[in-house]
Amino acid sequence: MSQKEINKYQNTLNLPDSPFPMRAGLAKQEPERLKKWNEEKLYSQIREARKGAEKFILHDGPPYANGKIHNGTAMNKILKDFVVKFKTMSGFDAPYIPGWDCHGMPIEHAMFKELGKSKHEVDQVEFRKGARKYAAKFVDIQRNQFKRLGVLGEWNNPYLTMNPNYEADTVRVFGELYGKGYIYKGMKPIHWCTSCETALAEAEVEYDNHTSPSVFVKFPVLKEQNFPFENCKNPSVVIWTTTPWTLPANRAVCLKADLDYCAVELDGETIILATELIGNLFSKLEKNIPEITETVKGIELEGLMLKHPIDDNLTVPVILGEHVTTEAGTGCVHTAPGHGQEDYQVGLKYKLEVASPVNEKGHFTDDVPEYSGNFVFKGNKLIIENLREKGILIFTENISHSYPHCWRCHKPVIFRATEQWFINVDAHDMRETAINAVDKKVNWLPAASKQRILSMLQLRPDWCLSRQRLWGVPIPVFYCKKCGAELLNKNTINKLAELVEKETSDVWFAKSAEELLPEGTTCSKCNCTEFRKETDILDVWFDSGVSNRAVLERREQLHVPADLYLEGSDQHRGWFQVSLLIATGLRGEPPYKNVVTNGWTLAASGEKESKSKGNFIDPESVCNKMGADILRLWFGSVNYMQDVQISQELLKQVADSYRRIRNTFKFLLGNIHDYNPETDAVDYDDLLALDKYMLHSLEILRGKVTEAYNEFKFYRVFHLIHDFCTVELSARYCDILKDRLYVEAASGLKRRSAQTVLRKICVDITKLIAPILSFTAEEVWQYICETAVSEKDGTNAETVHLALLPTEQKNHINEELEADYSLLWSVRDEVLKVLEVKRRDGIIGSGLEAAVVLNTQDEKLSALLKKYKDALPSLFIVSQTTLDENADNEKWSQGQELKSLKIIVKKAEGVKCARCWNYSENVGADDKYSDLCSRCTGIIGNE
RNA sequence: GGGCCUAUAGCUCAGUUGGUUAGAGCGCGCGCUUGAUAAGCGCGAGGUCGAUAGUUCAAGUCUAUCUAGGCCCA
Repeated sequence: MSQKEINKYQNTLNLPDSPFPMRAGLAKQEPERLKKWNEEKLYSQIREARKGAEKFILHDGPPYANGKIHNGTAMNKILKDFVVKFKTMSGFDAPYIPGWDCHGMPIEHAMFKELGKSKHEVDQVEFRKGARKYAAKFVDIQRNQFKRLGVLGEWNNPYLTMNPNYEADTVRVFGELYGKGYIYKGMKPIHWCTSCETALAEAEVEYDNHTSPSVFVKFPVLKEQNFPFENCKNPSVVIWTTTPWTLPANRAVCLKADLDYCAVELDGETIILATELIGNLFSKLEKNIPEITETVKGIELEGLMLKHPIDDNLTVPVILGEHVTTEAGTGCVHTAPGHGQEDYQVGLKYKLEVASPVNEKGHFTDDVPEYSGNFVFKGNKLIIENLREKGILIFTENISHSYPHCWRCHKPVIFRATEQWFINVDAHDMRETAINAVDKKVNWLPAASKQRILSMLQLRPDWCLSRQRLWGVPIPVFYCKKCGAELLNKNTINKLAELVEKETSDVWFAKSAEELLPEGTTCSKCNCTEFRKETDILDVWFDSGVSNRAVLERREQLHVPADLYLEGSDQHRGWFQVSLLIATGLRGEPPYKNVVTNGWTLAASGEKESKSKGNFIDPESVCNKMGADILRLWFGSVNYMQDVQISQELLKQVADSYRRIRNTFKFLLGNIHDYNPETDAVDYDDLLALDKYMLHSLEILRGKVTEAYNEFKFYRVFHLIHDFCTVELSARYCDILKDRLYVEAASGLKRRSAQTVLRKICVDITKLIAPILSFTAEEVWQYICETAVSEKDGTNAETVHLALLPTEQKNHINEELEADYSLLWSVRDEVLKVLEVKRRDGIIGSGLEAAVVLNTQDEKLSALLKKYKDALPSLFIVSQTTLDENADNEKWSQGQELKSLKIIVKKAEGVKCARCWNYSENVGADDKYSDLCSRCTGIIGNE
């Protein structure tokens, strides 16, 4: 037979027909779709359509406006978009206002690099203008990148922390918290370059080798105290330091609670140090290690008072700290809160004085008269001499070690305490209120998040707000030029905030104090009328922490608390916490009801992505090569609450899954092209059993998918829908349905029954996947609407993103069908296995060449097979099925799982029908159609 | 060094209060189909559940330690 003859009945079949392309061409299609959405003002349309509906507010945490987006930022934005789109399609009014963090160091650095200048060589007002432009440029770049990902939001009116209104609110919040007594000025050590006379940020410090004097010093124990060691002679605690110049500022000696300390004899006196480190000291002294008779834990020495090594009028306590190690020294740490980070931290706990008798040039001040005017590194020598004279120096040598240096002048830097602004996290029970809210009023996902932020809140010190930088919101405090009194009140804040709203916070630096202050302002202490401005700016975390005021409270369409914050896990210390503290200070309530965190994107090795290792995936190039939907599907397929891995191979795999979903849509669309739900729908009661079962199955899917979305578990959504497409649809329903769809009369009940269900499946799955595959779902939606639009299934919505998700349909739940088909699928699996055996043996090729004989002694199974007797050939996609109750002489195959089932597969009886390809003994029964079976004759004859 | 998290087939995920031979899909191998065709169907091979020790009649599931990796601190 020629090819033509084989296909001579092809045009009597109802083959699938759809212009929906098999190949997506996403990289090309998506930008066109975006253009259309933009022209149609899709986001505004959604706002309009949901007006008056219940709100769902996801408040965007602002990414930093520097550089292009990476996978972390892309993932976070995409996850937020999943939520917003799901909530929107669930009927909520879910506005999404994206934000950007615009002030701060990284932009300053980039600017200095561009300008080739340093902090002291630029004019601040000019510099800030440049920084503002720089930030705006990257806001633009990132905005376009986010839009390209398919993220919908109010892109033409985002919130920027450098917007004049936002900056004015930042100033106002500072004023409000100051007025409520949360803000104070205190001392804190920071890196300080004595040559440049400036504070240095951590990023401005370089580590290099430096030679320092290493000294072991005795701190004599004061007499008449509870002392755990017996038989001591002039006992003293021994400390080790490489910065003798900080000894004048010593305010304690820090031990570790669970470390062993002992008292040993040295030159007729008793010294106390960590047992583990005795060898360290005695080897330097070139002495034998003495016998140890007594050992106590550090905790037993807590509170012991010691004599100060420099100032004879001072006594200092023994305290306990976790930072004490046995890597070097004596296990007894000289603690000068004004000259070290850890010293400062532990000092806060013990309320130690933050002494820092060193001026900006690094010279001792008059607070230490004996060294006054001397540079600290020169002071080292004088102090060592002094210690020797006092007889408390045990040992000294020079050592070379890694030491911080200024990045600009490359000179060694020091830690120096300076005046800084703080939020007192314990004022008005801020900490307790926040902790209580975290525990009782906020849902955390994953659950461990709660413990993580709680332990941070419990331990965190006061929040240092001030930075000695150029690009940020000024700390809006004035000082009386005469008496130095602070000036900040409602009037000064109001006037300043108004000016900032008009001219941005640059106004602080451009105008004089007199111009910024209300007319006639006088110092309340001394009546002076001249003031100077604070020069420090605010920590950028204060900026973003203010967003619950500057955005949530200010924008009419939003509200506080937000329903959801969704950020990376690093934000426990960052935005989650600063927002909480500020909101607690402002309102006594947390700014969010739910907090979800995402992990980090890593390379496939499980390690960090890095450009140098070449395992870096750029989201932009993924969009350009594979399409944003592939990236979206990837982030929708992994458990983002943990760290996730991304690579080209992994993306390739998700692209395979995408193709399966896409082809399923193509099949569905192709088979409903001639179906109109308004006129062709079959009533539920008249549907075929299999079709009813599929509605049941779809309803189960809908329930699970909705639940997964509500729990923010998008990877479950993906698996549910993908598996439904693969197993329920492609492998079973669609395959089985082909005979009915292609062969049966186009508008007959059997075909319309199938189409009624296929249409619903197509529409519902398109909606369910739309929050994730936003572009593809929209593409499918348009093709659905081309075949038919119906209010009944919501396809009258112009775009899928305006449609509502399918609602619960309890009447589709059918437990009887569920039970029947669950068993029927098992029977089918057994039959397919035997078919495969016959195929290997060359007995059959296509399944339609086979006839299946079934036998079972199991009553339940037997009843089921009889009940579905007529449907069995179509379920197995074979030509004939017979139930044989006593065919003992045949060679039965036993079911592997269904042991009670026996199966025989043999060559089908009769001849292959040229139209439907089923084998039948009645082919040619009608003289008019010698090559057709009676079913096909009947169908063709009626047309 | 500290706080928190993660670890089930090559990959992405399931594995109820500890209870038969650890599941699914993808990918892979082999075959079928050529009326979803740069598609579709079937069968099959893949796992000492990160390691070790323990609790228990019974551990992927509970406990401890370790290893690898991550976030935040120091």
